[in-house]
Amino acid sequence: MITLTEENYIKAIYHLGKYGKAMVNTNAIAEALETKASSVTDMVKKLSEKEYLNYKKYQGVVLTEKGKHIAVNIVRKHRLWEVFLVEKLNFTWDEVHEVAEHLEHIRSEKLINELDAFLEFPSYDPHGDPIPDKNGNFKNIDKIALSQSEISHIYTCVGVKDTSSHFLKYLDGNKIGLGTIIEVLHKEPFDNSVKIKFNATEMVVSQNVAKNLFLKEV
Amino acid sequence: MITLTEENYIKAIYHLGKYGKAMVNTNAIAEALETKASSVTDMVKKLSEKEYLNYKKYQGVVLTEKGKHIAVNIVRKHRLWEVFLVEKLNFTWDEVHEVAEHLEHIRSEKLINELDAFLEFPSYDPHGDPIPDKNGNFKNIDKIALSQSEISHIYTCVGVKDTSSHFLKYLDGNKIGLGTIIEVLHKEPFDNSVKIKFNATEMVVSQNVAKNLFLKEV
DNA sequence: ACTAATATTTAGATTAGTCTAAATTTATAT
DNA sequence: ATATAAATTTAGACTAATCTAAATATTAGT
Repeated sequence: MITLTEENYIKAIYHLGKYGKAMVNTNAIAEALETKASSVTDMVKKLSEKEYLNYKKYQGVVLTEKGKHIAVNIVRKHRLWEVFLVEKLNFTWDEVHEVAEHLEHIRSEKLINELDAFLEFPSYDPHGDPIPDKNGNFKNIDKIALSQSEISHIYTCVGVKDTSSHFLKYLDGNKIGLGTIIEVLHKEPFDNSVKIKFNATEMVVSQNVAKNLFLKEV
Repeated sequence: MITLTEENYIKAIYHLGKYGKAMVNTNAIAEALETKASSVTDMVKKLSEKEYLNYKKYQGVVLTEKGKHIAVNIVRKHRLWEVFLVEKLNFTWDEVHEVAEHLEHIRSEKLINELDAFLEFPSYDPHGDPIPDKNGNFKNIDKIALSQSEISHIYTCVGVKDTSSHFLKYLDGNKIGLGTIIEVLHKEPFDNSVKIKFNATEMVVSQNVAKNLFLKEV
């Protein structure tokens, strides 16, 4: 049987590892869960033992399929409860998260599937994040590559296609990360490069980069 | 801050001490919570320390006003969630209890008061038990057991005494539920069984059933 | 390549809740 | 009234999750 704490670790690791980078490191998990790195080390050993993730000393962790399954299920529950709270119980978008953090751990297949039906099978939560269906499948229609963006529109960076460390280091080095707000200034037809602006910085990225960076319209 | 385990102890003590007996004894609590007497002793010391109850060695415990307040609040949450599960999510009588056991511990004033409003301030849960309002007040109608009914009178089914899934499934199977209109046709003095009629069906129920089904005169 | 800085792990302690087994108190039965 | 049974408490140990401080490994800068 999985404990509540284990669920929270798995969820945090899922969110941290969602886009790109192969391994999630100890400090990141500690920060996400507001705990200490040593506690994280203890827990990931246990989770590795239970085969929810693969752990390489000093390197980090990656969720196994088993671990990912747990994580997606929690995400599904969290987001469905958020829809319920906003649509039926008059919660505002900023009030839902804390309560949903607790509701997401209630374990009942019937409860969550009936709630899903009661809400008429929503595909997105109140923050616009996709809700996985009963089988764990996301409906991800609203993310586009930077190469498909439109000039002078504003986007949030939501992920990458290429997950190689080369590409990720490039993004890191240029201070582009998840959540970075990007405005598209110009698209050069000659070489398909794109000029963007973020955090008061302007830069030109190649077609290669533009094809591998996912955005969501804000 | 009160822990989940503490809440469960307080709730169990509340239910055990509800009718009459001044003090609730250790073994009864242990049985109710499926734990050992020694664990109960440890916990009641802690709860006494925190002033949720008064504890006299070898005698037993009584909830303080502070403890009772916690208990009533949990009962309120439990019963409101039960109404939600049955009315909105198609749960049957016997399925609600287990899930409500978990939902009752979610701590959010707004959540429970909005849920109350969403359900239109119900006074009774699906088993006919009264739901305390925001201020902890119960609305108690005078219900009688089928065994105390009078021949040829007509009643509405308003609740059950025995909430075991065995009994609830028996009722479900025979299409007897909250609100079912029942006419008492005959009471057999020999074995105290009762012949009733409802929805054009006639049937004889045992004394055991008759004692555990609550009715209200229409 | 080597040192300094940073990240991670280990060792040992702590807290909440639980348990078993032994000791103690209260209740019961002749 | 006193022995025995039943209920309760104590003592000591265990597990899960956490922490601090020290040790070790990795990364980055020169």
